Amino acid sequence: MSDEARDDLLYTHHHHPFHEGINVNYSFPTGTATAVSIVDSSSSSSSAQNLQNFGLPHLSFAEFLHGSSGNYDARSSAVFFGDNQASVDVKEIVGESAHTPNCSVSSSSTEAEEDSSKGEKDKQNKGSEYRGGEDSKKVNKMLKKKGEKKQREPKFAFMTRSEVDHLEDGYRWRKYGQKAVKNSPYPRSYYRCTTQKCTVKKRVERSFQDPSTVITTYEGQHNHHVPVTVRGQAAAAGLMLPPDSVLPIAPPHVGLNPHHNPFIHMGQFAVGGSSSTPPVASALYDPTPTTTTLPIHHYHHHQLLPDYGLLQDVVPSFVLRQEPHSQ
DNA sequence: CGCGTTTGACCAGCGC
DNA sequence: GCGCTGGTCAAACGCG
Repeated sequence: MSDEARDDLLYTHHHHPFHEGINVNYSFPTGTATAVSIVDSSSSSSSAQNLQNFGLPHLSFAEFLHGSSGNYDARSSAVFFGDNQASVDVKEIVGESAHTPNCSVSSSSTEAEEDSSKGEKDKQNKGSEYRGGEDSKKVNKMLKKKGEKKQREPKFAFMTRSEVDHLEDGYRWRKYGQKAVKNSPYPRSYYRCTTQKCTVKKRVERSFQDPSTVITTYEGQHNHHVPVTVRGQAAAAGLMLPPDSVLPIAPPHVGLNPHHNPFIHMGQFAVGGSSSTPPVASALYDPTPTTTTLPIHHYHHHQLLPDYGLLQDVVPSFVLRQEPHSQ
């Protein structure tokens, strides 16, 4: 599906992804988080189990994020952000690079792959440019053609209620583009991880249906630790955390793996402006009080954010079915 | 000076 | 083939 067609889907249909995924709602002091995990069907059973684990009442929100319940796969990790209102929708996309599903892939999934593969071409050809690499020029960009379809990077999208567009996640990002989005008054911003040889990208845009909501889509996996010692926001964010929280806590891999994110590890979520703007202390989410969890089947439509537009852009067809209501 | 942002231009893919 | 749209590039610029 073309981007346009995708947008048409986004904005004209009322497809509700929550009908197809497993939903987990979390209530915590400042709001509610709704997570939707969309996983490869070939591993659906284990992932379902993992999500079930997340639904256990004894798990804190941070633990939910941490995915510390044993067999939870790194690909199924989620990063949450929040502000004082802390309402987060999460949709996770597992790409074929991590797992090649046997099941049929919907058009939306296929197109998401094409989109990212297009980006991959640039990654390979141009990735070194802005980081001071050789002088590969525009011509080079043209060399890669359609035949070289690259594996799709894992995509991961979530929605956050926030006044700030660009949410701090501990990594350093360089903005490389901004585009007006069809049917939306709000532009979409494109960021790349500034770490050398890290190809992770993310897109950030504000929901036009709910301007208080920011939609963030990550693509790819970090191949490095959270740059906690670099100047800028990471270092500044580190100042807000207890000393031990800024230590790298896991090997580099997954860009969105909360294991690797000190903010998440601490259950804190920094919401900042641009990458050059230190996060605001008041925007931190304090997880310590009465973080509670709800059963996995228990979700409230009124808590859901109205716009799943961008999310659909990365929706694969291989999804888990929602747990049946038991009450 | 290094790094990040801005922004117009360019390209690919798609539908018509 | 043309137009539209999303995604990316890269020069110019800003900031600390």
